[in-house]
Amino acid sequence: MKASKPHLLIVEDDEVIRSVYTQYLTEAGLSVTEASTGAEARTYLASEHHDLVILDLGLPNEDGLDLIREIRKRANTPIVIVSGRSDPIERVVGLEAGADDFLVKPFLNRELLARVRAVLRRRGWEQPSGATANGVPTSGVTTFQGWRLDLPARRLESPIGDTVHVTTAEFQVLAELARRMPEPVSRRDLLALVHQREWSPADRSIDIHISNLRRKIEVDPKVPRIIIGVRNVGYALAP
Amino acid sequence: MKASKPHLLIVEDDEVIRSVYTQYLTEAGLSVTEASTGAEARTYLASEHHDLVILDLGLPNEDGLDLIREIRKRANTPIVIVSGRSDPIERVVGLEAGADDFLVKPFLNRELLARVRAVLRRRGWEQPSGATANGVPTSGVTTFQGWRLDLPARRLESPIGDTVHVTTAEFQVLAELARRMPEPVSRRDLLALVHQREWSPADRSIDIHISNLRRKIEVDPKVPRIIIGVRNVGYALAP
DNA sequence: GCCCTATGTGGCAAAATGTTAAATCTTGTA
DNA sequence: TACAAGATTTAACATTTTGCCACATAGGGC
Repeated sequence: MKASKPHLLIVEDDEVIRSVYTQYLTEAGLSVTEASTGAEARTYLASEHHDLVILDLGLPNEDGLDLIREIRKRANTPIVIVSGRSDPIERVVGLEAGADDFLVKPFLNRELLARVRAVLRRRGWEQPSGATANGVPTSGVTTFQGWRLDLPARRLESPIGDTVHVTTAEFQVLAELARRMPEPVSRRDLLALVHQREWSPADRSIDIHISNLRRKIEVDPKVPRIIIGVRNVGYALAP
Repeated sequence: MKASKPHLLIVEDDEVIRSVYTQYLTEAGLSVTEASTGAEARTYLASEHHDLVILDLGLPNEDGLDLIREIRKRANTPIVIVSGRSDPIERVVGLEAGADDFLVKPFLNRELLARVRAVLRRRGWEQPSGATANGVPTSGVTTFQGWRLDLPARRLESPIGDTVHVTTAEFQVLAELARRMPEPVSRRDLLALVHQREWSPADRSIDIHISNLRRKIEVDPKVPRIIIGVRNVGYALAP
């Protein structure tokens, strides 16, 4: 199963509110980065990956909608807006700008968590516990180009039904690429997944795993069509 | 981008409200099936595919949460709940049961539509506007002078059908020229696309890419007929 | 025609990526 | 503990892509 936690970016200028969110969500098993201004948020957005962004629309000296568009321009990161104003039109505008959900303050921490989880669920994150009592692991299997990646069973199945053996590291790399498909994933993120270690520009181990994976799943490893290298960024799974 | 319309199932016992939803969403370009009871909903769920279900929690003789779990058991169809009660706990329970969003009546039709679209967007349905992922427009195939530029596949095809290999930077330059055809595009704009770096008048890298592109696609690179240089402005693609 | 600027292009050098092979580490087992 | 098999990392080298310099050519104003 997935080893690491979903990583959130919280953009909220009020320090008290921000720390309340952070504490509650951290206790719920999520990892959090905090930003208090639009500028700070941009710095984090440029330097690390986030599985979801919680954004306060009422930042001082900042148009929250612009920030949404910037996030969408870079990647398809899910966004949950929180706002102090209860104007329905503002909600429509926020959602149409690309947000995934919109909460009006005040709200229960539980509702924030429930809505964040609902969005993450759609992005391939397992429900932490209990709630998926209906036992159908539809969210545990991803497919790409006819291949089936069975997360719970840790199995990779080819388009013709054969089970292809992959090592642990290879599987984790592939699973992360699949989860974020079609966005590219940085070598740094991929390495952090397979081994708790810092990444240096000279570290080629991810490239080796990619190379080995390609030999196993690409029709012609010389012309990769499934695992695409993105220069200066990392690797992506073609949709 | 998918071709046909998203198909919705609306489960709502109040006939007036139901027809209001149906009319509004149909006019917005969605196709709709209506169900007034849980039993009717089950029939439709068993016999046709839905891209999203709008479910009223307050059905008579029916526990809406059970219906949610049944839907989740069959498939991973997105669910948007609407409810007359404004109890926050009910929202949390609904979302944790597997719903993707939760609206409390009364609400604007526009907000329902915006939330439905936000969920569909996550499921891969394109918004009307030309969203971009990775800086390259995700929609469509452009053609110029017999050449085919396949944006999603990142492929360039010659008039006789051969695939011509182009590098990432070359492809992005060509894609932008194609998008703005036949208007000329400045070097500054083009450079901003391939690499977020400032442009100085001495920067010739765009010229190099143009030169390399011409060698690949022009009949006679000495007399360019496809990529036209516009003095003091930039480059344009001939229509 | 002359001069200044803009553009076209060949030729490296630097940086990033793909790949092979050897070294190192892990894990299961006797 | 020692061994063997497999997994992972390191090292080294090949290849691709990109940036930049230098020089040639062309345009336009005087």
